[in-house]
Amino acid sequence: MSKGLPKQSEDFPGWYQEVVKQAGMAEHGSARGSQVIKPYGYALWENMQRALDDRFKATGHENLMFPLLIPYSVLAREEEHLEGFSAEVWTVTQGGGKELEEPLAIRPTSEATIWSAYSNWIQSYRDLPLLYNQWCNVMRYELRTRLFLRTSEFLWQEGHTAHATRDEAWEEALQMLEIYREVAEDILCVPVLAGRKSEAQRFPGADETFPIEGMMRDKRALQCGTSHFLGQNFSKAYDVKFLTDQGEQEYAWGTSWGWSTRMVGGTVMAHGDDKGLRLPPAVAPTQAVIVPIYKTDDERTRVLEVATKIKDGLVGNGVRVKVDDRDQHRPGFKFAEWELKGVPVRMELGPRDVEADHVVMVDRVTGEKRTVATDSAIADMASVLNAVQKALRDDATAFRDANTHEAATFDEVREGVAAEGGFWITPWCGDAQCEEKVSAETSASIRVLPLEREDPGGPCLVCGNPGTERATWAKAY
RNA sequence: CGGGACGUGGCGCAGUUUGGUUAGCGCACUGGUCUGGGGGACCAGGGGUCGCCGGUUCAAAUCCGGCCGUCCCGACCA
Repeated sequence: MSKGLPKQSEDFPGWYQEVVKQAGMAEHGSARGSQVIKPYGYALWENMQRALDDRFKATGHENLMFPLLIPYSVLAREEEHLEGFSAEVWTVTQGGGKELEEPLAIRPTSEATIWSAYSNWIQSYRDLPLLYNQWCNVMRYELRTRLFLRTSEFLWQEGHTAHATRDEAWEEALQMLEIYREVAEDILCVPVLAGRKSEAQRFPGADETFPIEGMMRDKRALQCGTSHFLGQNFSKAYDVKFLTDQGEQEYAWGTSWGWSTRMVGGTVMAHGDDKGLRLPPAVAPTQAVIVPIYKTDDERTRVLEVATKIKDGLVGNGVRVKVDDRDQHRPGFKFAEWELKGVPVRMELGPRDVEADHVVMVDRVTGEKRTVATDSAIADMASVLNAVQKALRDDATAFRDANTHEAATFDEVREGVAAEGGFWITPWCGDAQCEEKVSAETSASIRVLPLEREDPGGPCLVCGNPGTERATWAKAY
């Protein structure tokens, strides 16, 4: 653990890299672009994973596992899909030291293998819907990598569903988008815009892509999760037909949806400050830490005894809590370290506190320090954690709102994006050429369009033709 | 993949321009004493062959070539 972080305002990328490293979340693997997720980062991932998985199960989905390797010819069957991914695909050409007859692609995503299996699994409308999900690793060849945000290999969840009707598939895609929104906002405290992608930004092979987009503390956007309505594109490419109750052959309707370890980085960047991480209590690996303070051995014994009692009480209430009884560090050092690691609540317990039967409680989000009776420190911890959760969400929401602007003209967006960053909402005609022009000149892209088209209230910012969309532009990760 | 910077104990760096004895420093680490309510002090220790490969030379961390990797900006992307 080294001392000090670059200031966010002076060097945000440097701050991010350092905080991820110093907090013990991840580091680079020995192959280019790979990453080692360390226990503290992995614990955060497990907690968000659980929040998602519980919701998937509650909505009737089952987990399964498909192979990492996909025969190249299988991947190539959906043209648009292959075209979209070809630059990112890793291919295995040898096995056992010999050239393979057919190269194997390492999955960049699994639509291809899964739909080729679905063609065997689906015969009748009675076989539908298929509501499956897998937690797995995928690989994409990447030229520029950053821990969590973009690495060659990453962990994610990919849901793949097949339905008998268009409407049902459409509803499924939106339902999963809503689950992502809920986990992002309620669990991770990251306010997001949920909506549609423009055609240019759509997933290769999808008819419609629905993202949730959050704002990071450098005012850039991060796509936090995506749900796709696949129409019949994959069922046609992989020949997934079923017999309807009318006795007719029809192609199945599909969705797919994913959320990745990228969101660990998103949580870091959406909430962190110059002291380090600020983790949402709902997913923080450690929700509360007790720092004992003592001079003599006798004091140490007495303080640790009470600290352990408080810990046991909290554990009994389901709180993830630690007593930091390391003797090689002094309290001040521990305070700074737990702040760096973003633990939501810290309790300081010294001889004077033990004497008075109270603890000093410090909130990582507001920095507020107060003295609390030992009993209520245990009994009220759940509501304290809820309050921290809310404070973090309110803070992130206020930040996002303060950096979201309406604009009418190209000039406003160009200057706004360059000078201030953040989200810029404008009327847009829906034409890809106008979109491309803005992106080329500002390096901002359309992050999201409203789910239901809204009156943009003016002409397109580029061509001046009637606006048909309210587009939100931003620089993105 | 294009432009820029860089690679020296676990981490951060100096030394490289003007090759030359046992490669230094801070932090971290180990043992000890004093300490302990916001990143402690002192004493004594252990650890590197200078990203990798090759070349030039009496001699290479230092010069030359190739490769690998990292960071920043850009294009592409979860």
